[in-house]
Amino acid sequence: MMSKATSFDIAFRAGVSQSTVSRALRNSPLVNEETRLKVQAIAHELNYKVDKNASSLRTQQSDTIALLLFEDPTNDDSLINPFFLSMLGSITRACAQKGYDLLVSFQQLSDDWHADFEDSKKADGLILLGYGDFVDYQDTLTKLSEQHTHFVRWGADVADEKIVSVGCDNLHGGYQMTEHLIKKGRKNVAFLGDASTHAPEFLERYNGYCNALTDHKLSVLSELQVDAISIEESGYQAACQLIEKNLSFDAIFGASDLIAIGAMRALQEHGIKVPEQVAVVGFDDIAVASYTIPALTTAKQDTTLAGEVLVDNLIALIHGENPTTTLMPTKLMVRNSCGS
Amino acid sequence: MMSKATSFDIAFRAGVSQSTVSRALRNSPLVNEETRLKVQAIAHELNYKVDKNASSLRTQQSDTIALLLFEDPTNDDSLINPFFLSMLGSITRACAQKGYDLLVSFQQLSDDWHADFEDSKKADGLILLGYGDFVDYQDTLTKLSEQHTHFVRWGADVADEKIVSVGCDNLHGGYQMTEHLIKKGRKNVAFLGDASTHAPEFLERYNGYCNALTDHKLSVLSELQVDAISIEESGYQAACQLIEKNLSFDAIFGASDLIAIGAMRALQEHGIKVPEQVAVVGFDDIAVASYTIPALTTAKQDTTLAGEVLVDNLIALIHGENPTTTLMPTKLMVRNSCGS
DNA sequence: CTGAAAGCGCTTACAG
DNA sequence: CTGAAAGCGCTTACAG
Repeated sequence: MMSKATSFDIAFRAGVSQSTVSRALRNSPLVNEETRLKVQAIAHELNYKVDKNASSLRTQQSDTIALLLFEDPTNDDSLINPFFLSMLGSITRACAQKGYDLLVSFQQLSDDWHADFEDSKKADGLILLGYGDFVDYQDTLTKLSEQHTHFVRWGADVADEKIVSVGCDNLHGGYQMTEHLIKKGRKNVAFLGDASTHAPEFLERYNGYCNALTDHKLSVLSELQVDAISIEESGYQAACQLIEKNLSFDAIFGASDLIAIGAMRALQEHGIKVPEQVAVVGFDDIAVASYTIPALTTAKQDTTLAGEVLVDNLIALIHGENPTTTLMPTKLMVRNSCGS
Repeated sequence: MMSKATSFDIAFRAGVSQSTVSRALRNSPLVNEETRLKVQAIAHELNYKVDKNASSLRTQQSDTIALLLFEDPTNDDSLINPFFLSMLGSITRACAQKGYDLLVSFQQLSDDWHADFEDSKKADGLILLGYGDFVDYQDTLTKLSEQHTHFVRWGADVADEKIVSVGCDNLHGGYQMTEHLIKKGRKNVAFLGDASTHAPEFLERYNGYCNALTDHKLSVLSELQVDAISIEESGYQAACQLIEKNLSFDAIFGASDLIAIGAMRALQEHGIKVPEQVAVVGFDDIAVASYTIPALTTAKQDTTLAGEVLVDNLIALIHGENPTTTLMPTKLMVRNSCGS
C-alpha cells in the first residue's frame, strides 16, 4: 500500500507543473481545457483528494462551521431537547448545501466554553444553539463579540447590535396560543414555564400570554404561572403543583412542548380529562407533539427555515457582510388537545 | 485590530526560539519548567491558539472524527429517526471526552457518499450510522474498506472480518420482546417491519420473534408479518393493513418504536383498545416511548454505551489496533402497553 | 496559458 | 535544555 497521492504525483504523471495541477483541480480559467481534463482524469484515477489542512493553512479559511450546542448542566446526559436536535438536522443540511462542513460540539454552560474553533482555524465561524440560564450565557456572548469571533445565535434578540440572532417571534407566538385557548372558551389559562430574564424566550411567550389575556379582558393571575424548564419531568412537576394547590384552571399553556407533554401526563394521572376538563397547548412543534394522545396543539417553529437562516447569516458575517437579527413567525398547529 | 498571534510572536516576547514555544505549549518534558510557564503565560495573555491546520498538516493527524449519518432518501427531510439523533448525542460526548472533534454529515444513500473526510485529511476516521436499504449500502462498505479508510459502523454484523461493527443483539432482543408478549398470554403476535436482507437488523429481530414463537409451540403465520420502515406513518399503514384484512391478532411487535407508535395510533383510531385487546411492544426505547399513552414497552438499546464503544473502537483502529465487532445486550423496558 | 518560488504556521529530527 | 532548519501539501503572486 503506497501513501496518499499529492499534487506532485499528479503533476509528474500529467507532465505539467504542480502549480498547474492545483489550478486545474480548482477549475481555474487560467488553465487550458485539455490540460485541465487530463489532470482531473489522473486525479480521479489516483483517488486524489486535496489535503484540506494544507489548503486551509494556505488560504486561511476552512469552509467549516462549528455548531456549539450548550445545555443546562442540570440536565440528564441523554435528554437533549428534541427541538435542538431537529435544528441540528436542518443546520447540517443547510451547511452541506452551501459547501461547508459542520463541526458539532456539546457545551456545558458550567465549563469554560470550548469555543476556540475559530481561533484554532478549524472553523470560519460559530453557530450557538441552546438553552440554560441566559444570564450566565450573556457574558460569554460579549466576550466572543469582543474577540471578533464570527457567530450567530438562535434565540430572542439581545439588543446588542453586534450580535446577530435568529429567533421566533415568541411574543406573538405566546399571544397566538393563548388567544386560541380563549377562543375555545377557556377562561383560566395557566402558564407553565420560567418567566424571567434567565429564560428570555419563555419570558416573551409569557408576555404574549399576558397581552392576550388582557386584550380579552381576562385577568392575569400570578398563581397560575408556575416555573418549569424545558424537560418533560419539569412540566409534570409544575402541573402537579398546580393541581395540588387546588387552583381552578381550564387550560394550560406549556412554554414548550416537553413541558406541555409532562403536564398532560400529570393531568391524566390525576384523572383530569384533556381536553374536556383542561385544554393544553405547547410550543415548538417537536415530532412527539403529533404522537401524543390527544395530539398536542402547538406553535410551530420552522426549524428547516431557521437552520438555513442561521447558516446564511453566518456565512454573510464570514464574508464581511452585515446580516441583521431575524425574527421568524410561528404557526399555530391545531390538533386535539384543546377540543374541537 | 491586529492579526492573530503566532508562535513566533510568543517566541519574540518570551525571548526564546519558536521551537521552544512549540515544545512548551505541548508540555514537552524537554523544556525547562520556568521557560514553559513563561511561554504559557504569554500565550494565554495573547489569547493564542495553536493553528490546527498547520499542526494537522505537520503531524498528519487531525484529531477529528467524521460521523456520516445516512438516511433513506424516501424520508422526509425533517424526519430524522430519533434513535440516531440520540446516538449522535452520545457520540458527540464520547468524542469530546477522548479529545476528538466531530464532523457531522448527512448522506443520502442515493448520492455518491461524501465520504472523503479521511482522504482530505479532515478526519482520522469515520463512524457510519444510518438506515435505508442495506443492499445498496454494502458496496460502499466494501469500497471504503478497500481504500483502507478507518471506519466503524452501527448495525448488525456483516460477516466481513475487516469491517468493525457495533450493534445490539437484535436476535435476542426480538426473542425477548416476543416472549414477553407470550408470557402476557398473547397467542397471535403480529410483526410489523421488513424482514429481508435489505434491513438486516429488522430481520434479526424477526428471527428472534420466530424462535420465541416456535419455542413456545406457537406457529409462525406469514400473514402476521407486514413490511414497514422505521417511520411512524409506515407503522400506521402496516397496522391498518392488518386490521383491514380482518386478521385475528392480540399483540403487535413493532420492529422499532416509531413503527409501534404508528401502530398504536392505527389501533386507537379503529377503536381497538391497547393493551386490553391488542398489546404492543416496540424496539429502541427512544424518548417518546415513555410519553405515549399507554407508555410503550420496548427493548432499550443503550445509546450512551453504543456511542462510547463506537468511538473507542474507531480510535483503536486509528491507532492501528484491531478492535472486534461488538454485540451489545438489549434491555426489556416494561411499561403499560402490554397490560399489567 | 504555464512554471518556479514563496509562504501559510506549525512539529520534530538534528546538532549542540 | 535550546535553537536553526527542514518540511507537511497546498495556493497564488510574479515572471514569462
